[in-house]
Amino acid sequence: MADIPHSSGPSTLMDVARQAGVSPSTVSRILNGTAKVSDDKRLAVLAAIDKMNFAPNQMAQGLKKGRSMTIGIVVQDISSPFFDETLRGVDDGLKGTGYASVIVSGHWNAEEEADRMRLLLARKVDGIILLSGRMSDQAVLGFSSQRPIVSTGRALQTRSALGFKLDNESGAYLAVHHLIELGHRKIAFISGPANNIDAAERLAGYTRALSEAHIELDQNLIVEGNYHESSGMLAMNRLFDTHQQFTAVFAANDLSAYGARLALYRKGIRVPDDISLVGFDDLPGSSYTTPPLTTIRQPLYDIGRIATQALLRIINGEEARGEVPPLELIVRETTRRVR
Amino acid sequence: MADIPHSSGPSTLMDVARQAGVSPSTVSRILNGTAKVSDDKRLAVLAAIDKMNFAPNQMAQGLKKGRSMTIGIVVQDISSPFFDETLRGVDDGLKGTGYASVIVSGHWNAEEEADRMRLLLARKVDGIILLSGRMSDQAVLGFSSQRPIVSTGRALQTRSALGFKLDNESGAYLAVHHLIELGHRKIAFISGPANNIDAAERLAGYTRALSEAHIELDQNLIVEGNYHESSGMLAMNRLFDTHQQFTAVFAANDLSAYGARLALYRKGIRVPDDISLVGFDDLPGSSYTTPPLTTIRQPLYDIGRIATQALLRIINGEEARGEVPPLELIVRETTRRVR
DNA sequence: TCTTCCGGCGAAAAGGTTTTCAGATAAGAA
DNA sequence: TTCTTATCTGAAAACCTTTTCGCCGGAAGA
Repeated sequence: MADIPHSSGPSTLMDVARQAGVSPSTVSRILNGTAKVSDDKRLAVLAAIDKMNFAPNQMAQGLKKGRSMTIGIVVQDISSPFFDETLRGVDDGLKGTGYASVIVSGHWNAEEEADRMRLLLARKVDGIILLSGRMSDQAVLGFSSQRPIVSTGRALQTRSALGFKLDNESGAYLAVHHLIELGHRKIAFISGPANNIDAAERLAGYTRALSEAHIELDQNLIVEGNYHESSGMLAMNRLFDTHQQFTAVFAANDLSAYGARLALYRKGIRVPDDISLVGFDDLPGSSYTTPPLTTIRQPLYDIGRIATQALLRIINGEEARGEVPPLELIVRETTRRVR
Repeated sequence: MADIPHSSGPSTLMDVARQAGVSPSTVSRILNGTAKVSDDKRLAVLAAIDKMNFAPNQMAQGLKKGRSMTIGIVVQDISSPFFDETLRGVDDGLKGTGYASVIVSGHWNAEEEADRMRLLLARKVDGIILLSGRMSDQAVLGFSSQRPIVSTGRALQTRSALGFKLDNESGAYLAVHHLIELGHRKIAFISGPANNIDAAERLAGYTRALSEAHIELDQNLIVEGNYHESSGMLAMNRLFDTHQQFTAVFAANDLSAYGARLALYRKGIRVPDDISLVGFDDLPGSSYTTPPLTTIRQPLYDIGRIATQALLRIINGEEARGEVPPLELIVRETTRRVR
């Protein structure tokens, strides 16, 4: 049998078959364990595969099997620690499954988001994980007729769509309740963007905690941010400029808490001695701020992992389910009893 | 012409052809602009595409064209701000090109890295961007015979492989020189992992700056870290435990500077009043630490964008080239003149 | 010894595109 | 009118697998 020069491009299954003196079918069977093959042929094929270091062409496999072994992830901002932590969970959830992921960003824009979804669908991803989408539930359901979708931040449950919803309201309640227990009664709130549903829920938690403690809601203590560091800083400065009195600040996410912290530092106000500060998210960096930030822990990593596992289950025709751990108050060093 | 029920699965180019009463070839030609087609057929086809909202199956296209319109990115840690910033650059570089990216993580492990590369290759990515790889240049060159590779952190230049190398040595020099100019002479160094080439180069920059200023190198002031926050904190504590005297600290990356900062805070040592601190990277968060961190700016975003553009150029058969902006000292508020 | 059955294996079709090749039609030249 | 030539279009092959179908030979049963 003549040696085939394996120098011209990557080798194909046909090449292997020829080299081993068997039919392509047999090679395929060995690769996939689809049927019994005699030992001598198996050995010959294995040797050929090794010699030519053949790896099956995934595009051809995908085309034939109707499975791309790829899932799509829609994030909103690829370089935000918020999404990264979740992506890490996804990555771990995918480990050992043979699946890879294509990550695209919707940039907090429903239009662009839908566009990216279509792009993923054209790529024949086997399923999609949508993180903090801005699309309507309707739209998601529409897409889910093509491929299964798992989304965070919505309550959904159909055969091919599943949503995980965190209880933002009680998370915020937890945060504010903690401050109240420490004796704070003048508590400022740096909110998220008004058009954001999570933000609205966190505001609701804030007001509930106050009203339960019979503290009157002071609209002047609420200032809108946009979840970024800079807006936390701006919000803080607005509070000072309008001469508000308060002993604690609750920021709707950790990033804006960071910004608020900096504004405080600039004014020479000590945290937590003069003012207490609570965030929301518990980003990886929040245990290393100065001082470490008291915050509400979102199980970001778990969300990623659980969403992935749920999606894989749906893809495999099993029932869509999955439960994420609840939000949790993490007390670090930015809060203390009011004096 | 009978209406084709477009309810059974996604529609194919064949379906469109049938619906429009033309051959598949014609549809393909219209889609790709490969040849002139009469206006009436074009209109009919366009209408059919619209009606069935057809999108070409990318796996079939890829199989046929030998181009997957996908590039692979190998990072080391998907949830590190260091890589995220670069990924954002990649994302922007890919924008509007029709390319998507599959991101995999090597977890700082040459073995796993090579494994991921093979995985990407089996997926027929059209090229690979390797960020901070641990693999030998040899190995990279080997892989580059299959697909073009652009890598950071190495000096490479072949027809199908390109490396970008930042001048870590002079970056570190800049940092230490800055401290020396401020009058510091006892400067501690929290290094990166010893087996890391970047880390070694930064150490070299540190020693050069000292020797130029005729400051004797004190091995006790150098303590090894691993680029993580925790190691910065540990390193700092080691320095205290062994009763070292110093007025400034240079951390080999921002993350370990954060850790060092926290250790300082715990000891009640003020930054920069008592001790100055310089980092390396300029992560997005570094302008919002307390106080904002003086650091060496790596053009992370630009690296991502430029690497992407270079890769695309190689893929298109053009010459491999690209230049990244130099490292730069960013003076913020963690350094001050020694008193 | 003759059926029956089964395990192992190859031939060929299929999956959805692109592309080559050649056919058909129309337009232009002689 | 007839022969070129240029244009547009369809048929079919190709990309690389997987999978169905059926063939062949040997083992088991009668």
